[in-house]
Amino acid sequence: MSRRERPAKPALTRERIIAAAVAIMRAEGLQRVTMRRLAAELDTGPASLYVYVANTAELHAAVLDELLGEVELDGASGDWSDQLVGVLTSYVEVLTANPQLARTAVATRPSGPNYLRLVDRILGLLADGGVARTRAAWGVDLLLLAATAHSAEHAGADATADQQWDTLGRTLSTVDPRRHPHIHDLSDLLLAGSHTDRLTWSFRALIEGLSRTAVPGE
Amino acid sequence: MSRRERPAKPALTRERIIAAAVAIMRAEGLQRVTMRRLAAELDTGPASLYVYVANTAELHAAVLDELLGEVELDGASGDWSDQLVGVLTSYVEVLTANPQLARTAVATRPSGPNYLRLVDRILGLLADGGVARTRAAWGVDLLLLAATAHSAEHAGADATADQQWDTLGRTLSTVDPRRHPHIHDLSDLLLAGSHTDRLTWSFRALIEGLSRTAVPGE
DNA sequence: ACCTGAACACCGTTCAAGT
DNA sequence: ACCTGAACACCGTTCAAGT
Repeated sequence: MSRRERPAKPALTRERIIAAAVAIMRAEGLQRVTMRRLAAELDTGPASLYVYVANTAELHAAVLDELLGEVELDGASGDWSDQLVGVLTSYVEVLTANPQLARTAVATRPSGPNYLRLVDRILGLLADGGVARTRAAWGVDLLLLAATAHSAEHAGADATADQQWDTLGRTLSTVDPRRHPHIHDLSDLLLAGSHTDRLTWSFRALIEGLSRTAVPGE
Repeated sequence: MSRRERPAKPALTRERIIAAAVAIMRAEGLQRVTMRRLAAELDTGPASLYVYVANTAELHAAVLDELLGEVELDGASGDWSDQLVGVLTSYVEVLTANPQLARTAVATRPSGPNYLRLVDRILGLLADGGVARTRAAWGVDLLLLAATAHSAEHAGADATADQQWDTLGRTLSTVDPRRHPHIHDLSDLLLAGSHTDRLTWSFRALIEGLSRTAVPGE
């Protein structure tokens, strides 16, 4: 009787754990993806999770890779550099949709399947553009680093982020011209422009720079 | 009598709180700089700190700005771009000495006095190099973003970081050539080179790119 | 205004014991 | 091998009450 009315809990698997983690992240944010919260969701105790997941950092890394599956690798048209900007922009969009995730992306060095897929695509586009192999190899790191950091900074139209931006804006525009002459001089430009424009510009500048800059011993 | 033998506790001030926080960070790492640990150090209860500090994030931001005072702004010789690389390298050195601090630097948007001093110096060097005002204004953000992210990634000769690097190395060199042809093709180059060489190359590429890339509406 | 004790609502991780 | 309960050693933040 109880066999039908309360069916056996499905077995714990790494897959099920990570799926539950992703669900919690989407519903409540990464800060709620804790061992204890997750265990409660899976109707077990936190200790049980340690059979499948080494620690919280590894769990978050797995969630991150899962999300990276959403990055659009072939969405943009145009030449190789337009397409590259498109891929990077998609990456940033995926990350900024989940502020805290972007922050763990900076701390963690991902190596999951979706991350590899992304790296391979970027390398392919750099090859299309005729970027020297050595420059491309180092450049992919720099591009992803910058994209990730951008996401982490703009992470969130959340309240704290906006507030910090405002604070910085006020600080910059009222800066002592004697102590900080250059900031004073450029105060109107420092925070100018939309997110999107600045992001695109950053990517263009990075691509330009990494194409032209020789790697030592090249 | 007891007035001399057990002197009154010095009054709580923001300055004293932050000094204690820096001391704990140097001795035990930022992860120990918690409200409770700090309160214990100052011989009071955690609630008392909230008179001077809004929350843990603000506390960590204050610690960060304090550390930025150690960045060497005039250490390097050479032309403006060599000096700029020098400033950025010094910034990275300060941050990587305290792994977790670099990670909070990505999350937080600093606006303390030492941060302003750093921004002003970088803007000055870009002006020396004749970089267009608009490009310099956006470029300083990009440079600091990349430098911070680099620090956060290489944050630590700590065990986890090294392990992640090794994992990534193994993953990259054994990648399926059919699924990830470009990674396979470049696997020997992707992780090649020393930290320092890669960091310097990144800064050179960034400087090159931001000097040459027009800001929209420029 | 500043400081405090106490409480609320949580954490990660380990480990001996069970199945 | 997998799962669990219970424990250890912590967290941030709030709030009523005191000085």
